[in-house]
Amino acid sequence: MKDLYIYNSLSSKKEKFIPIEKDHVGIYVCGPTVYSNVHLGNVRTFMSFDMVYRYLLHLGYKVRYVRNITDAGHLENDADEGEDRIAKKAQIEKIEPMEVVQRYTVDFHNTLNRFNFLPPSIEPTATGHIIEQIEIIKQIVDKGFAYEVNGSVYFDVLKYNQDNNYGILSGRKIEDLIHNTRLLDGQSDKKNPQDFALWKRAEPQHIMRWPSPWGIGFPGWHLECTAMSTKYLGKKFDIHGGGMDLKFPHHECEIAQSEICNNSSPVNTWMHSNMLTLNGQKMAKSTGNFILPNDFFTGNSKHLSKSFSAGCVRFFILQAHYRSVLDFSNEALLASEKGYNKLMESIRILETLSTSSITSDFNVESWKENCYNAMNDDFNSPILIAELFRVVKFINQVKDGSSTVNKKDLEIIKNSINVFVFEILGLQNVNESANQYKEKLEETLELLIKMRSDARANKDFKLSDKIRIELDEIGIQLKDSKVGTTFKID
RNA sequence: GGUCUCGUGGCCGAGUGGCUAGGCAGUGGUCUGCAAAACCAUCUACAUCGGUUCGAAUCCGAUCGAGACCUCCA
Repeated sequence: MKDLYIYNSLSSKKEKFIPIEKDHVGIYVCGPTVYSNVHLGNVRTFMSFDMVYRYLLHLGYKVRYVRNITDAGHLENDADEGEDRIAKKAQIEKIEPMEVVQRYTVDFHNTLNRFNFLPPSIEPTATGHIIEQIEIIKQIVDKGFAYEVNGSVYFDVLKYNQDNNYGILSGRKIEDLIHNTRLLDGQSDKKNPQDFALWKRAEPQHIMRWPSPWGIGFPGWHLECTAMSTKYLGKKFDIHGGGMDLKFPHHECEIAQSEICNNSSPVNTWMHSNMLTLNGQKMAKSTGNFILPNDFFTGNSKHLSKSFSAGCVRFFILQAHYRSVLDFSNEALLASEKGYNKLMESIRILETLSTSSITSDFNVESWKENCYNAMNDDFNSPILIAELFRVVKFINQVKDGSSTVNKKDLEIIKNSINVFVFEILGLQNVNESANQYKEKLEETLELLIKMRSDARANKDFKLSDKIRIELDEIGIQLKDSKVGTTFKID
């Protein structure tokens, strides 16, 4: 088995992956803010890390995968103009903040289930870790890297930068940040615009609020990930993932908080999944440029010509490398769907293949190695899929009789398909195919009913009886009535 | 404006200093009662202009174009 190499955003290069604890991997991924339905762009990020998680498990690691739920809301604007996003939504809809959180958390889980995600080991919530967050703020204040103003606490970025590198992850220079920070509306309590909030004073109308040593307020948005990752994975853990758009400032701030609190950089390998674009622009709720997972299942969207299965969408996403921008279009999805169906069809054929040949026209071992090489090279799923299509071709050749495979190789192919297609890419979706078959069965029966009624109209009772009797024999009853024929499956 | 990334054939999308990515679409063939599928063969390519090199689409520079971040964001 070759080594796994992962692209580390911190060093900007692929590095050999060596876990801190032998055979164990700790991975933290920034989860969703549950103030609205997740869109396909969100799904892409989590899917990238679902694949990473699956592959690490396949390699035999004991993985603790922590993916949080941000339910405390983030600041919408900077400084005092900020408003908690969850709280805002709640006011609009006249319901409790936690009701919003609950609704969209359920939606999030339902969506990921539909796409055949593995659940993380721990899914902590920000509101469940207020105490831990307050403790971290205390430590940072005690060490002199945070200051309190009017019931809010800010991290002193300039002081931190004297002995540390604020910008180590994002490649930013503090001078550039100082010169290029935009002028903000309203008053700010911050000493410097680059400083970020650890704790915010809650205005009277602010619904989500907790007591703290600095008064009633709520935690700053970078803090929760530091609190939860430290609690469940330790001061230093293996992999931290998230969307590219979280690199700065969110992840940069996490590093700063941990450096002060724990005297060490929190993460060995930073992984960032790239954006999904629609019409060449990043998918985002705020701009209205997005497509919801449910739109695919119904097909009701101006962006779609028809409905698509979850498996097909998953396949479409994994056909691009997680670090590349992927542009969504109906045309691209249609192309993926055909490829996906071709792959699945050949897997069905594979199950029916029997062999008595002693030779194989396909180097199965080297193919399998290529598959592993692809995954070991920074989870290169597009290359893996390309390799899968090589074996698809071979399977079809064997079926046609133009190639042969021996028993041993056939078994290896079956096992490997199981591993790579279902286990690692996670393309299997049992419920989906069951539903699909149910639909097809209904449509087929409608067709038979139509043929029978045509036969009866033509007085071809021999044919119409044959259809009714033979369907009855396989457990499907036809029931004629004045309004038409229905069926019942026993 | 600053920082960074990217620009591949009709579409999507890998990879790379010299050797077929792959999928979809197209073309020719095999097969076929018809159709489809499948198989075989095949056409489209590396933004532009310079430079380095025996050789670059791959490295360097400039130009043009696109995007991300700098404010909540996956």
